[in-house]
Order: sequence, then structure tokens, then C-alpha cells
Amino acid sequence: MAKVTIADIAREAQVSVTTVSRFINGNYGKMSQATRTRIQETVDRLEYRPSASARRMRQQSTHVVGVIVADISNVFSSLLFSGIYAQLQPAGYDVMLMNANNSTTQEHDEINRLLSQEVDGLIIQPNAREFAAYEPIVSSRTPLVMVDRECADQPDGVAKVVADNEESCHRMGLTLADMGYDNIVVLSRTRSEISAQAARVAGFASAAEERHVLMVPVEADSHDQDWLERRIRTTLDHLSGRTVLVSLMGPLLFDILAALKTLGIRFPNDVGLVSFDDWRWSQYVQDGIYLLEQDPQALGREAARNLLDQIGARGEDRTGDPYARSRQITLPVTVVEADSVLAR
Amino acid sequence: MAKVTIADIAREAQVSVTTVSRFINGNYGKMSQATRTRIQETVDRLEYRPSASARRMRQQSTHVVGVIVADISNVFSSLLFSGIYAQLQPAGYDVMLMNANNSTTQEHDEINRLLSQEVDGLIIQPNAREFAAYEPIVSSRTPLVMVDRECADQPDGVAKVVADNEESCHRMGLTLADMGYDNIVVLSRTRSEISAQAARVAGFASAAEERHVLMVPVEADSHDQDWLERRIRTTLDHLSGRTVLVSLMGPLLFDILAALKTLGIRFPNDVGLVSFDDWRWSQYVQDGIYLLEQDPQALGREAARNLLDQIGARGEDRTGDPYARSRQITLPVTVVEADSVLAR
DNA sequence: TTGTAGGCGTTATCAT
DNA sequence: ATGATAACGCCTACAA
Repeated sequence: MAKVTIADIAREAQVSVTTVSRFINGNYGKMSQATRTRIQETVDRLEYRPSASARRMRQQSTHVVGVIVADISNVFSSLLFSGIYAQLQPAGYDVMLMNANNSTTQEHDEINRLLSQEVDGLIIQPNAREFAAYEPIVSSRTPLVMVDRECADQPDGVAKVVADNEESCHRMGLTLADMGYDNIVVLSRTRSEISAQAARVAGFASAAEERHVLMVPVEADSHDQDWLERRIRTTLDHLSGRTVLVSLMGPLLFDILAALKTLGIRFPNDVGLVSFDDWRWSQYVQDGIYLLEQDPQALGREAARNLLDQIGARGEDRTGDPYARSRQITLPVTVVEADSVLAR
Repeated sequence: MAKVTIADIAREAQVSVTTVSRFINGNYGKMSQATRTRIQETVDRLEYRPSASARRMRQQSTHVVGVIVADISNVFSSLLFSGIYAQLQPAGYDVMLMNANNSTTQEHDEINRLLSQEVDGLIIQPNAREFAAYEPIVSSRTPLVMVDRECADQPDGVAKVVADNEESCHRMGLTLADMGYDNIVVLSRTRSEISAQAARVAGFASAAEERHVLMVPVEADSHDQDWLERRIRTTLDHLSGRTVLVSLMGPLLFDILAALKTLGIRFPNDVGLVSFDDWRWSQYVQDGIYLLEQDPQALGREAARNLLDQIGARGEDRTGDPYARSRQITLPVTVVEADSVLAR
């Protein structure tokens, strides 16, 4: 039993392929009720399913969107995808998901694969610092949305959906200084070239500057747990006054908690603790952890809407340059208070 | 600048499309070094990228695999995908990911979409209780692997990769009884028709039977937090002796923790607490939580390997019935001890 | 209301 | 070592 084609249906139902094609596409306008039911019956009987591959040949659109996330095993990325999918699926778009795994070379390969698939659009949580890595996408005129992270040299015409990282961290820095913390130790883990963490560090830096407190950046990169413990221990030993630790990404908080446990350092008494988080587990750690919270699903939804606008799937004129409909959006970061920091 | 095709390259490089095609497919065997470099140069210059859609027309294989997870915003599903992707990507397969969102009707729709895409294979974390929902896949001879959950009436010929749910829960039940717990309250949250939780309940039930202790199943379904609190309060009020609460899925543990907090019930003193978990956050809640731990990534990897074997992508003879190469695999559940339960 | 035929970009077969 | 050409399954003018 070879694949059932439109021709098989036509033959069995005693009509032409054109009529069947019309039927498949819901073009019932010019078609007698008799033939319509006859075709329906045949389609059901032979379990006919139109070939998406063949369709794509004839149409300009594949109705497939490509998504590249930085690290799918990070909850942030999976919630991001969840938001994207919730928008695209109802709109009739299938999604190819790729995991760059924090690697720019893998990301590069995946962009090529997706362009080869002739996807109708691309949503990327970028890894590369230079926008050059994404030029091939633009030069193929494929609708594109960058989400969560930003290249410094990204052209204005390219869509972008990010959280309000710098501003929120600036405010948080002021708050911590006002609570009487003398030192703000900012821990990040940047395995890829770019990340939202850079903007966050900048926010804390300017706040520290403004309030004349000390900001100490610590890049954990891919160092191991031992390294982190030693680093925290040493840093705290050399600082005088009250210190607060800030984790710039959810997963890193795990490692910091483990380190504090091993070192026998308690919060909020020995040290304050604040973290970015994309989930709700940290509220159960002691009396909860003071959080900077993003909404990854909202980021995903906005990114997908943005993309659909470019594709022109929402009824607007789909002529002209898709990039003309690109938008740059910033979503808020909210603060969740908890007792892991202490005002003096 | 319309899409650049193989014909454009042929014209520019002064060769036939056949030669270009050979080049694209790395068929350099019969080709002068001169033409080879000439084509290479032209391809680079015009930024030619072969059309995956057109390829599929000519070949039987799309090199695309479909994956349907139950709920992508659940960490389990995203780690599952991560394991699947890590196997599939290096093997040259692109992945379409769909989120059934715990809905059988949505799952049904997604199966159709994926079959329309003519995917080379399908990995499903099933929602439907009856295998009938997946018959269309089998009848189209599409390689298939069911993962994490199982339909009771699944044919032997269909591949399956699951965790050792019943047996591990049976052993856990015995352990808890031996620790002196008189009542085992088993909380589940089954929003879809099927889930791995059923097997877990069965395991606890047989253990309770064997040790003559009481097993009380509580299905939280989609009830809200208030309901859960009342239910826990009432249940505990009516039980005499020592009681342990068991959460059959990671996310439910959140809600249980919140309920206990509100009710002012402490563990391990007032009640014991045990949970299934797919992540590592719970170790930071008090002194950690006694866990039954699966390895979702391993489940994903095994499922993907299983699928690749069926597709015949790993060099075996790819003739005959793909289903003949289906395997049914059970992976272990490990126990992580912690002080959220107390031996009498 | 229904049918015919050409073409979408590739690859496979069969020449040269 | 290289070419010409016929499919693959569908859609869409253009006819009838």
C-alpha cells in the first residue's frame, strides 16, 4: 500500500484532481453536495492525508516556524517555548525546535538547517555577540525575532523582545544600598558569548556607582562547584561591611545555595541573598528568596505575535518588506520580596 | 532576488544540474577538481541553500521527527525533549515539537499534523488511555515510540520506554511501612486521561496490602489550592497513627508544600513527606525531601535511539517492517534519601 | 460545476 | 566525467 495521493482519491471518487484539491482546501463554493460527500467518503476510506512537502513546493509558505533556544534544559528556555507555541499552534504554524546548547557553532549550524527547511520565520534566543551571525537570515528576507538577549550591533529593523534587565537591576541595586548593604556581589554564569546577564551587571554597576557602594562581579562561567565555593569564601573574607549576593540566573542559584550550605554561611544573617528566577520553587527555600522575576511565557508570546505580524498571518497586507512590521518590545521585571535580605 | 535554485548554480558555473546535485550531496567521486571548485565558488557567492521541501518530494525520507509531549511547561517534558534532541540532532534529524497540553483532542490534532508532515518517526508521551488514538500512526507504518506513559492495550509490536514506576513505588511503600508509617496518603494530579501516576498508585497499593497499612489515594485533578488544603486537613484529621504524604509528580509537590505551610503542618514531625521529582530543587527545602527520582533525559535518549533503530538510520538493514525493530525498555527509578521522613 | 496541463526544486535513471 | 529528462504530489491558471 503505497502512499495515497490526490490522484487516487480523484480516481476512486470519479472526479478530477482539481475538484479534490478544492475539497481539501475547503473550497466548497463550486461543488455539488453530491460530489462533496462522495469525496469526503473516499478520503476517509483511504485515510488520505495531503502531503505537506508537496504543498510547500507549490506555495511560497511552509507554515513552519523555527525556534532556537539557548538551553532547553534550562526552565527559562522551556517556558519561553511554551509561550511561543501557544501562539503559533492555533495560528496554524508547526514549530521546529532546536537547542543551541549555549554553543555559537551549533547555533550557526541550526540556522542553516532551518533556512534550508525554508521556515516562514525564525525566533532566536541568540548566543552570538555579533549580529553578523544572523545576517544570512536577514539576507534571505526571512522574518526574524530575537528574544531575551540582544546583540549590541543589532540593526533597528530587526524585531526584539527582551525583559527590562538593566533598569530593573539598577533599581534593585539602589534598593539594596538603601537597605544598608555595603557590598553587592553579582554572580553570573555566561557559557555562551552573549546573555541577558551583561545588561544586569551594568544595571547593578550604575546603581553602585550612584550610591557609592561596592559592586563585585563574579563570573562563574563553566567553573565547577569547588571553584565557586572558594570564590565565595575568598570574596566574603576580603570584604568589610554588610554583603549581599545576587544570582543573575535561576540555575546558578542552585549552586550558590549548595556552596553556602557547604561553607556554613547562613542567609539573611551572614549575607543577603537575591536572585533572578523564572520559576516558583525558591519560595520554599527557608522563608523564600528575594527575587527579580521575569515572565518567560510572556516573552515567548510577544515574540510569536511579533513574528506573525511580520509573516502577515494576521490579515494585514502581506506585501512589501516583512521587516517593516518588526517591533522592539521590552517587558517588565517584577520584584518579589522575601526575607533573604535584611534592612539594617 | 528570488530564491536561488540548483539551476541558477548550474547556469553560473557552466555545468548541468546533475553535476551540481552530485556536488551538493558530496558525490565528488566522478567530478574533476576544476568543476568542483567552480561549483563551490558559485554556491558560496550566491548563498545557495538546497530546498528541503523539494528534496522530500523525491526521497521517501523527510529527515524530520515529530515529538509530542504532554505539557512542555512541566520540567519533566522539557528534560525529556532535551534527551531526545541530543540524540536526534547529531543523527541529522530535525525535530518538530508539539505540546499536547494534557489534552487528548489537541493530541489527536497534532498527530494528524505530524503525519501530514510525513515525519520519519514519532515519539509520543501519550495522553489517551486507549491505544486506538494512535492506530492511524501504525496503519501509516510510521515508526513510533511511546515514552513515559503506557496504554494498557498497547500492542507488543510498538516500542515503549518507561520508568520502573510500579515496582519502585512498591518498594517505597514497603520502606515507609517499615519506618513505622501507618497511613500512606498518595496524592496525584491527573489532568490527562492517562499518566504514569496510575502505575505508581498501584505500586503503593500492593505494598500497603502486603504490610497491612492504610493507603489513601487523593486525586487533586484540576482542583484549586483551597480544595487541596481542605482535603489534606480533612484526611489528616480522620487518620490515626503516623501518616506520610506522597506526591506522585514534581509540580504537585509545590502545591503540597504551600498547603502545609498555610495549614501550619510541619514535616517530618507532624507528617512524613516523599515525592517524585525530576529536578534538583527540592534538596534545598529544609533539609531536603525524600525522593523517587527518574532521569527524564535518559528516557528521552533511549526513546530516540529506539526510534532511530526503527527508522534504520544506524546502518542496519532498513528493509522490512520497521516495527520489527521496536523495543520495550524500562529504566530504573532511584531513591534519594533525606530527612523529610522519620523512622519511628 | 468540473477538467487539463504546467511547473515548484530535487534526485535518479539512463544516456553520452 | 558530465548531461538530459522523468518523476515526486500538489496547486492554479485556463479551458470546457
